This record gives sequence, structure tokens and C-alpha cells, in this order.
Amino acid sequence: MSAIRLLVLGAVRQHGRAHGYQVRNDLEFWGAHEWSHAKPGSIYHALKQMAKQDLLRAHEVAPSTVGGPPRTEYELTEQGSKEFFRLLRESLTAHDQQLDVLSAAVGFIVYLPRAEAVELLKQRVLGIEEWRSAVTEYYTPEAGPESLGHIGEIMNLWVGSADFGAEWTRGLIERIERGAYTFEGEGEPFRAVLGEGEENPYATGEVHVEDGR
Amino acid sequence: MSAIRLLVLGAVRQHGRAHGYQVRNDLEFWGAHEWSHAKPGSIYHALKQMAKQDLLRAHEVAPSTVGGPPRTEYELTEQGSKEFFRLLRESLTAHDQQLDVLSAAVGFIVYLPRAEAVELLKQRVLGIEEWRSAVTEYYTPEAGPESLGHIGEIMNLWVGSADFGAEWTRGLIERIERGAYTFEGEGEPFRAVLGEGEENPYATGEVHVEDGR
DNA sequence: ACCCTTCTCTTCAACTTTGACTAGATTACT
DNA sequence: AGTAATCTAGTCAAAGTTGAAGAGAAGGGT
Repeated sequence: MSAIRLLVLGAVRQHGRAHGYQVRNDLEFWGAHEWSHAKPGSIYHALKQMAKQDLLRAHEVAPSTVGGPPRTEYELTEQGSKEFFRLLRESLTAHDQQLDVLSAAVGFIVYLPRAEAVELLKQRVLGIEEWRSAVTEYYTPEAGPESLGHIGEIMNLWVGSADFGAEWTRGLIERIERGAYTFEGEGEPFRAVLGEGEENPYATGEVHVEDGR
Repeated sequence: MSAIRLLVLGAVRQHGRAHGYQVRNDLEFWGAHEWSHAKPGSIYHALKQMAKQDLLRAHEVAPSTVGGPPRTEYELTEQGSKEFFRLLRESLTAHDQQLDVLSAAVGFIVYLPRAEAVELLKQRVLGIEEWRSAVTEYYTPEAGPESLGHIGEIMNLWVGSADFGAEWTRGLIERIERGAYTFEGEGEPFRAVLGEGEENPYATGEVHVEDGR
């Protein structure tokens, strides 16, 4: 599973209503074009696909104030909202190697209650630890590690990478438990969208994002 | 870029001549179906595609000894061989997050001369370090790290992950420089294919993530 | 003799992703 | 003023990926 559906659902959700280009800009604002591989084509495709599956409601909009082709605005349906949270929870606990999926999920983590976020992350750690012990037990050859030849290096890479993932997750859990960040139901929510005319401090140099809402 | 082309080219290359099912089995034997996402469909597709691009030469083979549909055998063309090494070199140096691509490349690393392997890995480390300093400089807000909110955790994840990747690479470089493993032109080559009728020791367990020999 | 499962080898349709392209409007430069 | 560049907004064909299905042969049990 790629991160794009989660990202797109999350972007639309933050705006309430958004068209493709807005979503595209949000993702760029979040730096997601760097770590996910969210190309324009994928975004527009995801929007259409999810509209077809009744996760999003599409609204045709008049040719628009600024130039360019007619836009379509989308908003989440009831189902879409459920799907967003399903993906979010799944992405937080799944311990496969997908950094991009995890990143997207972390970006939206504050939309969960604090306690649940911690719970899910703990599950993540558990999953990683289980995976680790299963793998190291299973692939430890009786003939000693040399029998694997250079192939053993691959094991090394994966196990080390998993260890790092677990460590990072533990750190995050601790910070959250100590009260860091503002979660669902704790007052002023964090909104990672640009206000009108605001400048994107993380744009890639030339990029200059305007957000109409 | 996914790892599949490199894996398929490498598998065919080790056999000299191979049909789709053989490639599929090799990948399973290597555990690659776990860490790459090499499904049968992808493998057959890659074979056909690369045949169309003259990277592989296809031979129709008589309906075969055992049951089943007629097989097509493939072997590398001159171009295919070049492409294999091009992909191998690229995958070893590219410092984007793709663990699967790196894993595949490490599996084939001994087909390069030792000195070149070291050279490429050093380039990898350099690339990671450059990326790291560019990112940390660019994304360090003047308003202090708190201004990023929980979004800062994503940065943390990526930078830490990159650091781990660099560390792992340095370790590998050191071992190779000290004479570990047998590289191209150093005698008996490492061949990770099953002999006829040999059993795959890693074929049936459910836990099946890494690679073995 | 019969059925059931497994193995061999491949195909296919549906879906996703990519990268290039279009095209009008606005700004920037000389 | 003229033209180059950039923004806005999106489309499309080609390529890649997935998961399931298919069909023949062979083994294994009752």
C-alpha cells in the first residue's frame, strides 16, 4: 500500500473542501513530494478513484476566478472519513518498511486521541520486536554466520533498520506520553495548511504557494 | 525505481538461461518475495518487457518435460548485461530510501571487482551525508524546533533513518576492505541458485523474510 | 478406480503510477 | 510594448503492479 490515499484524504479533510491543485500544494508544503512519491498524476487519479468509490463527493465548480481549466472540488463522505481513520490506524501499526506511509500517518497522528495514538505506537513496537525475533531465530544458520556469505549483510540491513524503527517509535511514545503536541479534543487543533497569501517557508526555492479557502 | 528489473536480470544471468518459473523460484529462494514485492505477474511482465527492449533474448522451448504450459527461456543480450551492471551500480550509490533496491544490489555486489564495490559504497555514504546536511540546514526553522509541532517528528525519522543507512554502509565498506567475501576475479564465484532437485531450505516456513543460502 | 491436492508455468484484467504534455492567465524583464 | 517565464489546473498514454485464475501432470490416500 502506498501513502497516497492517506495523504489525499487527509489533505481534503483539513480543508473541508479542496480541489486537486490545492491537495497538490498541501503535499508540497508538507514536504511530502520528497518522501512520498506523490506526483500530480497520482493525486488526480486518487481523487477520481476515491470519488468513484464514494469516499469523496465531487462538486463541479464554475470555471474559477483564476485562469486554467475548470476545477472539481472534493469533500469527504461519511465513508471517506472512516477510511481515513482506518488507513491512519493501519499505517501507524504496520511495521513493514514503508517510511513514507509512516510519515504520512505521523503527520495526521494528532487527529487521534492521545491515548489511542500511544496505544497504536506501542502495538507498532511490539510488531517490530516479534518480527525481529522470528527472523533472527529462523535465519541464524547452524553453520555460523559466515555460511551466508555476503548475503548475511542483507539480514543485517533489515534487522538494523527494524531496530532503528523501534527505537524511534519508543522515543515518540515517550514524548507523547509526557504531553508533547496537541491531540484531538485538547483545544486548538494543529492545521498544516497555509493561510491566504501566506508564504511557504519550506518551498523548494522557487515555489510560492497561495491557499485559497 | 523498483528492484524487480535488477533482480530478474540477475537471476537470469546466474542461470545463463532461465524461464519465468525458475526466476520466480530463485527470488523466493533469496527471500526476495518478502522484501521486494516481486509477485509472479511482475516477474513475467518484466521478462517480456525487457525482451521487447532487447535486454533479453527469448527462446521458445518445446512443451517441456514436466507438465504445464510451454515455457519461454531467456538469456541476457550484450545490452542486457550492460543494463544489469548499470542498475547494480546505480542501486548501490543511490541514497533514496529504497531498502529493497539496496538489498537486491548487495545480493549481486560480488559480481563487481572489490575495489569498485568499495568505491561505489563510499559514494553512497557521501550522498547520504550531503542529503543530510542539506535537509537539516534547510528545515531548521529560525523559530526553534517547536514551531514545527509534531511534524518535526517526521524529519527526525528521516534523518535518523539516513544516519542508520550511512552507518550500515560504513560497516560494510570496512568488512569488504578487510577482505571479506569473494569478489569478481577472486576465484570460485558465489552462486545463489539451487542445483537440480536440490531442496530450498527456506521455502516452506511461514516466517520467511530474509535471505539464506 | 476415484478424487483431491499440489506442482508447474503462464496469462489476464483491473488498478496504480509515471512523466510528459496542454493551455489560458499572470507576472517579470528588457 | 513585446516576450519570456511562471502559475494554475488538469489530462493522457504508456508502463508497472497486483491478485486471481487456468490448465495439464503427477502424487497420495482411500
